[in-house]
Amino acid sequence: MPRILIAEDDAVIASAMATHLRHAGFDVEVADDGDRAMRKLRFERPDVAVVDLMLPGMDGWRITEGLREEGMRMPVIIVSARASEQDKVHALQIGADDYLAKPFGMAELVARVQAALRRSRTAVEPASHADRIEVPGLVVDPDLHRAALDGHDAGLTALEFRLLYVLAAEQGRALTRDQLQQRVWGVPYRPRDRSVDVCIRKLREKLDRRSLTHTYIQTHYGVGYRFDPLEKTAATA
Amino acid sequence: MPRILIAEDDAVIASAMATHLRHAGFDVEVADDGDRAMRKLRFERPDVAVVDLMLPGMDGWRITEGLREEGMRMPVIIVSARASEQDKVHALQIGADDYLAKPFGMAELVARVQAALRRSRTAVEPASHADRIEVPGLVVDPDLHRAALDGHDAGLTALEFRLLYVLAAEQGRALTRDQLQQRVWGVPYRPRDRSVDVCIRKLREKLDRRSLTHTYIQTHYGVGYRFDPLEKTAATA
DNA sequence: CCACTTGTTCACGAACTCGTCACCACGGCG
DNA sequence: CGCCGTGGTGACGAGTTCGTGAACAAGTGG
Repeated sequence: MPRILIAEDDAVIASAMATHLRHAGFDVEVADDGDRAMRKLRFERPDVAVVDLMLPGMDGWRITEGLREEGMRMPVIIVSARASEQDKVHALQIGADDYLAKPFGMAELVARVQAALRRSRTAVEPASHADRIEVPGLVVDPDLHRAALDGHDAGLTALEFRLLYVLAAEQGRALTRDQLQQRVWGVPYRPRDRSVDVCIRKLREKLDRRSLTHTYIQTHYGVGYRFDPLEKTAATA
Repeated sequence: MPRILIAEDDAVIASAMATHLRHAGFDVEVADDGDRAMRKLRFERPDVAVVDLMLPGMDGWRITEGLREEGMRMPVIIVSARASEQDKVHALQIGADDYLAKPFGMAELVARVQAALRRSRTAVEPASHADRIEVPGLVVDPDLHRAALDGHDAGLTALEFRLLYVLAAEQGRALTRDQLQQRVWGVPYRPRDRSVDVCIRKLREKLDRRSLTHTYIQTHYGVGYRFDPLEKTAATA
């Protein structure tokens, strides 16, 4: 069931959009200000974003730009009372995928959401998240929200699990602290913040230290962290 | 230069669209009836199709449906005098990517074409593995932030990696110290600064010295350095 | 109200990176 | 052959980044 985030502060319009989209078979969430919307976008990674331009907090322009700058590529559909060609052109140029001027029909909204989804669907198909991640000695199951080490629960907290999942989903690739903070905490990285490090340490205590055979989280000095299952050498204490 | 086919029978509108799209840097062709348009679409496979609904011969509906049935996935943007929600919804459902009701501004058309193109482009490249560099015995992967020598990690630092990547990206060409300092350190070269030399030396320790078969970094006396994989001769210690 | 869990912040030490310098080797040139 | 400028090498040290333990804050359930 594709997930959609609606960023819209007008409660009447928001609920109308939500209702129609749910009826069309989408899993819909609503955020009524820009900052909350941005947080949810970063954190939950919906399949489509429907964004009003005029929002309290971060406005629709900055949300769109921010998403693209942070490398998120989900379709963004702008809805707005502003109907000038200038606004449309600018929105499309900074990375929006579609622009609907109010008032618009709900059927059109649904059709445009479906069209946007169809496009991104054919795009991501090959690497569609196969959800469950299995490597020697470790199973990460986002469905059950559990990680099992050598067959039995590793006892991770919610935060630790998310961090592990984000890392494991990009197996082999080094992620910077900023990327991790964005995806796990949903907020930008502040210099000298050690939260990521501490959470990594907890993870290592529960995985690397407890596993007899493997070490999973590697440090890239000056870069960040990387998920990469390596066999422990005899030298390891 | 991306190619666009316009299917439009109104000569005035067609030439206006063509002019503006050409001005935006596209290679544009116009077909003034549906059958001709379909033939060109099949044969020339443009990157984007801009299609009027009302056309002599095959109409826009059937063109859109036909394209999708035949497995062609290029973006289709419908332009039409019909502005009813029903028409929009139907067009999007049968596979159109966007719908512009006449009259529309040329700037908006251009922006929507560009947006459609951007989408289909990012679709092909899942944003990774775009610029991996491979030469005999060495793989430089900017995505993973790692360089692998004969299959296993070379253990480069962040700076060393950047330097290697800049050099390797311009394979065979000699780069001056100034160019390297600019692109790796981001600051201009100061006379008698040996940073580049020292970093080069570290790279050679980790690549040339460790590889049994190749030497990668060559010196141009009085000029700078050059990335060029050469087989080691028997004479080399 | 307290015990307990979870997550953040802080401080300190260890590991590491990277620039500088001194010194040496080598190439180009008269 | 001898000079000078360029480039290679090893050592040192300042500054940064990381790992870790512990204190602190927030949330939960009894």
